Amino acid sequence: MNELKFCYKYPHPAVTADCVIFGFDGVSIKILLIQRGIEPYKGKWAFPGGFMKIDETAEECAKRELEEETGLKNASVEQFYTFSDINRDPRERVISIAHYALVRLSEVKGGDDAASAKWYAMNDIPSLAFDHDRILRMAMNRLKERICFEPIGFDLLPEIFTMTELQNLYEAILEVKFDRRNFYNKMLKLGILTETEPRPANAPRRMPSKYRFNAEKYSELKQKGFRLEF
Amino acid sequence: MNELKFCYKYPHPAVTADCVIFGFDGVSIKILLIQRGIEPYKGKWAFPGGFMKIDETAEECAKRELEEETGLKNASVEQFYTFSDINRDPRERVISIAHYALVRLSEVKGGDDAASAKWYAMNDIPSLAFDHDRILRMAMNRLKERICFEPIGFDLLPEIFTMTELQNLYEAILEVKFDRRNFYNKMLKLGILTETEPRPANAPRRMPSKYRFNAEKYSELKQKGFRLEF
DNA sequence: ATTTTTTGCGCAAAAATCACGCAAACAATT
DNA sequence: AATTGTTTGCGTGATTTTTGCGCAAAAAAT
Repeated sequence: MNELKFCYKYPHPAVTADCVIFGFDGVSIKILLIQRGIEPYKGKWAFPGGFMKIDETAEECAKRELEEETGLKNASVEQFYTFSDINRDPRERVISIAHYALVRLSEVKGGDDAASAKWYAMNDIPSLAFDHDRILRMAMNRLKERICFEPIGFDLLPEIFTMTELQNLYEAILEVKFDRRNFYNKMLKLGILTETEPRPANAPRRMPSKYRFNAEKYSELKQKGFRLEF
Repeated sequence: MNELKFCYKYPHPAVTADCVIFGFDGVSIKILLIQRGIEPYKGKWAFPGGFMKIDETAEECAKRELEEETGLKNASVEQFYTFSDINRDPRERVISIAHYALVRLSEVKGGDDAASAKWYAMNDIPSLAFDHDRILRMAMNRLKERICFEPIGFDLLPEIFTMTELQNLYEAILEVKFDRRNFYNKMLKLGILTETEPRPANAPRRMPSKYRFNAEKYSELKQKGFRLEF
């Protein structure tokens, strides 16, 4: 047992892929964490992730581990940084290729595989294993940068949403406040939203218009060389 | 000899750090390449870089290899992507943590260690080893993104430069043309440039004003939460 | 000697941004 | 039932920013 049968002329680090999964409940940004069942850091919370197999890419590894540990399938993960500090892991030298993904809370069915997977609000994150607090800070910064220039926010909302929900999301991520009317106009002027229905003329005013993200329009506009610049 | 003395329970990939080094000669963006002296890809051009030691971080490795192979010291390298395709390297599974840096051409003394290091203009890049053409494309994209929001361009120019030189740099990187007067005004209005001398009133007009990047002003402004948005 | 290029200064039209007002519909409270 | 506060859509005027171009002097090129 415990044979050491993979041998090299020079020392090799182990490589893991970890996933910072963002969600949004209408009020605050949430993070999907799993509780570690084994040492080291047993009982502590950490990002889904694990060791990369020798015949998979980092992205494939991230997706596989994510599904194994949380039941979340087909998330569109994106690499954002590789952490290579010497003593990240007490067991051996481990470098971690960190990814992030934005998912709809509704798509993550609790239970099943993910007995110990749990959503935490950004302002209520427990103590994390390894250097995962540093990874989280970096992921959050990347999210803030990214959402200003790519319409990734829509991945966090239901398919159909109101302008106020969209504004709440932007305000939660960027930690700022926008004027409601200006946000409304700015968003519509971008031309990447479609009103779900022309809204009946006699509808009560209080019932807000609903929109969906128009991916075709966006890729059109992008090709013509326009930038979001939020 | 050739003992395989580092053994693990599971297979481990090898890890390298590679460096895409950008320069600017006043007209076009240049890349520093080295010619490979050994197989695989012997004779082909590649980025400086090499295998990570077990007691150094990726960034340390990138800097060390850069100095060893090109003589370039103390470059401020920044990681931008980790390449993990299965068959990147015919020898064994190798993942590469790619970095980039911006340096002044004048700071790279040819010769010495770097017998086979050479600058190539962006539009005249030879066939590259491994997947380095893909790495180059990605680095260039990252540079384009980055220079719009961080004043990194100044690392490519001499300490003291004219507005026209700065404009040429931006145009070379972003592959666009700016109106000279608008560029001039926009840059000055940012408040991150210092005129080297108040410019004598009777100076000939044709002699352009010279500027330097004011790092203090920039970090001041940045703290107050302003963005470049070029 | 003539033409072309480069630099600095600056303005006016067009566009974008910003800070609000207002009324109707609804919910919660008294 | 009346009052109060909230949410939604529509709009508007003031300010700021962007953009496109003119001009003259000095230097370089022809």
